[in-house]
Amino acid sequence: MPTIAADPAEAVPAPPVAAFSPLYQQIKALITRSLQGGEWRPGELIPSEVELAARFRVSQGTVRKAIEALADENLLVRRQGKGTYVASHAEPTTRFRFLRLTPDAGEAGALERRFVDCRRQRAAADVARLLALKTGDAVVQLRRLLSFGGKPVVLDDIWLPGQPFKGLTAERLADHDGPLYGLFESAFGVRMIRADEKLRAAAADADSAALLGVAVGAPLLSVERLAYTYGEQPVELRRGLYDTRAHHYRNELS
Amino acid sequence: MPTIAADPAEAVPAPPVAAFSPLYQQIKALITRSLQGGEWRPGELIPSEVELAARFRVSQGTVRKAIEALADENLLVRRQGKGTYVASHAEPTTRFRFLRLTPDAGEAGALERRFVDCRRQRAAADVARLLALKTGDAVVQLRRLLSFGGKPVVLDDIWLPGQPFKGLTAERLADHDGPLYGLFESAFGVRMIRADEKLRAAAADADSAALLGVAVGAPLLSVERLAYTYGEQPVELRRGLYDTRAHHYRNELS
DNA sequence: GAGTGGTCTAGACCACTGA
DNA sequence: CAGTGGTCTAGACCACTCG
Repeated sequence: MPTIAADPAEAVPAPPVAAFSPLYQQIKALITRSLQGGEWRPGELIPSEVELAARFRVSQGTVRKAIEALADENLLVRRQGKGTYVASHAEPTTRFRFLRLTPDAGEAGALERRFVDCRRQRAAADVARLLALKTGDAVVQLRRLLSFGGKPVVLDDIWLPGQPFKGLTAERLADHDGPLYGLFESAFGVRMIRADEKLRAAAADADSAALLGVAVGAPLLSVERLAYTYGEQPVELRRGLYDTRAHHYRNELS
Repeated sequence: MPTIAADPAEAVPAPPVAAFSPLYQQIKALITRSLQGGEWRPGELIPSEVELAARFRVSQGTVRKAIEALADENLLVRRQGKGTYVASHAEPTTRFRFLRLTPDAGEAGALERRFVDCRRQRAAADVARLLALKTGDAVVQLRRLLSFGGKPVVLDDIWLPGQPFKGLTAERLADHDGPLYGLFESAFGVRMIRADEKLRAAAADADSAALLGVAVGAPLLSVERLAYTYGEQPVELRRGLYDTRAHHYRNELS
C-alpha cells in the first residue's frame, strides 16, 4: 500500500511509471486542439514558428518538431518563405488524396458528381456500430455517381451522423462544386483526417449494374471506407462500387 | 554569352542554378550507397550516430536527420539504447508489410505457401517493359498459392529478371521457409524497398477457379504489383488473384 | 529588405539497453 | 556502468517569397 505523507508539501511526487511525454508531443497536442477548436481554419496561415515558440515558452526547434509531425500527418502544409498553412480538402493539390481510382491510360477525363439520393433516416445496426452511434440514431444517407469524361465509374453510398450534418440537403449538394470533403469542412466544420478502406471483389446487382452501365453479375471493386476526424472519431461510412474495366485503384506499398 | 576567363584559377564558379542539395541528403545518399553495396547487411547493426558523424565529418544532428529520413522509408530501424539496424523482410515485425490481405473476422489462420510452378523463360513484351528488360530476355516465372488455415486464398504469378535470380529453383523455394522477400535478400542480395500496386475486380477463369476453389466467373480481386529495389529499379512483377469472400485488402488513407 | 521556413552546428541532459 | 538513440536548447546562416 502506498504511504500517505502527513504534510502535502512532503508528498512523494507520482513516479513517472510510463508517463513520459516529450515536450514536442505536448506542443503538437496543443496545436491540434487549436486546429480542432477552429482557431485557425482550413487554408489559413497559422502563426510563425517564432510566435508559437514564444506562446508556448519553448524553443523554436521544439515547435518545429511538433509542426513537422503534423505536416507528416497532412494536417498542416509548410511553405518556405511564406509560412505554415492549415491543410484543406479544397486545395487542388490535396484534392485527390482520398480518391485512388486512376484511368489505365491517358489523363483522367473531367470528373462529374451526380447525387442520386439524399435522405435522413435511422441508422441500421451495422452502420451505427461503425459510426459509433446507437442503432436508430439519425443519419444522413447519400447516393452518388462519379463519372470520368461522361462515363459513370463509381457508385457511392455514404452515411453521415445526423448531428454534425444537420443542414445537409439535396440542394446544398447540388449547389456545391468540388470535393465533398471540401463542403464538409467549410459548411459543417468537419475535417477528414484519415480513413481506413477495405477492398473486395463483388458481382454487380441489378441496381448497381444499371447505374454503372455494366452487366448484372459483372465483377466490381467494392470499397468500404470509414473516415475519421480529430481524435480518431469516425464521421463517415462509405460503400463504393468501382467499375475497373478502364480504371484501377492505385496503391503504394512502402 | 558567358565570358571565358583567361586563367582557369579565375574561372567563374558555376552558379548554383538549382543545384542546392542539403548536407543531410548527401549523407543520406552515402548511407544508401553503403546499404546497396552490402557494407551493412539486412538485420545488422550500422555504426552509431557519433561514428558516422566522425566518418562523414558532419555534426551528429546532420547524421541523425539523414538516418531519420531512411527510417521513415523503412530502410533502417532505430532502437533506442541499442542502435540502428538495417531493415529486413525476415523480421517478424516487418513480415506483413507488403501483404495487405486480412481475414474479415478473427485471427489469420496459419499461412502456407505452396509453389505450383517455377520455370526460366523468355520475357513477353509486357513483362519485359514493366521490368525494364528487353523482350526475350531471360526471366524466372513462379506460380504460388497462398493459404490461410488450409484454405487457398491467393494465387500469385511472379516474374523476376533472370540475372540477379540466376540460381532460383523449385528446390530452393521448397527448402525456404518464411516470406519470399526474405529469401530474395538473403540468397540473392535483392532487397525490396517499395512497390506500386494496381487493383481491379476480375472474373475467375477455369484455371484460377480450380486452384482457388471458387466457381468459374466468380469475382476475384486482381492485384498487379511492381516491386522496386534501390534506385527505383523494378525487380519483381507480380499478378495476384485474391479470393475476398472471407478476406479483404486493407488500406489506410492519410 | 524583412519575414518565413530550412539547414547545420554544438552541447547538455534524458531514457533505454545490456553487460 | 558505458553506450545507444531521443529530446531540448540557442544561435548562425541559407533559401525562398513578397512588397
